[in-house]
Amino acid sequence: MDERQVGALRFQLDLSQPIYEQIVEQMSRAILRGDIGLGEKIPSVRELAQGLRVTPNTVMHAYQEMERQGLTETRRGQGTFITSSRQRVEAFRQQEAHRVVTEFLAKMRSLGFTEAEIIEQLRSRRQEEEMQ
Amino acid sequence: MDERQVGALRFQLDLSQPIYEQIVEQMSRAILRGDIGLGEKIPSVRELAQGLRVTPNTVMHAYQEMERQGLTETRRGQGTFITSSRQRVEAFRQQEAHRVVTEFLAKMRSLGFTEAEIIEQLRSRRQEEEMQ
DNA sequence: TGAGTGTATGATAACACATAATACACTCGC
DNA sequence: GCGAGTGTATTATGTGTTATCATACACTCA
Repeated sequence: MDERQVGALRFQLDLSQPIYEQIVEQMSRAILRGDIGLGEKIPSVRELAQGLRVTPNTVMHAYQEMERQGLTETRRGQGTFITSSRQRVEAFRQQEAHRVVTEFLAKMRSLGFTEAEIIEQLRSRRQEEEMQ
Repeated sequence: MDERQVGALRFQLDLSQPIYEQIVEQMSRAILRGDIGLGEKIPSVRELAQGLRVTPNTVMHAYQEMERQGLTETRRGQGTFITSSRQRVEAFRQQEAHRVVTEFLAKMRSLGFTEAEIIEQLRSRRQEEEMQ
């Protein structure tokens, strides 16, 4: 759980997953939570790389992935910015939800659970967690 | 979608994922569905390797993983067998379900969905699919 | 004993990921 | 225009995972 702060952003990196994917995921979350406002500039490739003690190439990889998903816009010579389109962010959120739900349903079905049982699993899980 | 039949088992292998993981997953599913009975012998390492046109090492990797999960028992010189304990199979199913649900909830929460919204997503998805 | 099992090892290759170093192109304020 | 700060590209190197190929060993059973 190596935790590092860069500007207003906090990152937790580990070795369980590619670093560039962790950057994308945690940055996306920050955008969805509103920790970074629409149209705001995010740290430069070199700045974030230094802050995370990681190669600029790795940050670049993450930034290109975010742009591909429509979350950011890069302006050569100026920097990388969160998209100023609220619709794009919402589209991303819906698209991700769709993907996650599809994956989840496929896995649960292959384990032999019916729709009703799947929802029941979720309900009982919620109760378990409320116990604590 | 390279589909291959080995004895009573059907496998679909692709390059999107490690082969040994695909073998574990599809064999597990076959056990859960009851396509292979408890205590039954499964193809030998070499036999399955030949059937799937894959290296024996790869099949070995898959078989060792299944044994680690308590799904199979291997008897040196005799072969690999599905566990004859119904409880072990059920334990595996529950454990997998727990893991899948946990992962799913974490992802959906990180996308900013509440419990109610998550269940709503599942319901609306079911309706979408019934349309077809 | 021999055929069929699981198991182990070493060499090789391909690929993804990350690092390091360097260079180029663009933008903006001075 | 210059220089600092941007994104971007390239090359080389290293590491780990996955898979292949070949070979060998250990065990079981008819």
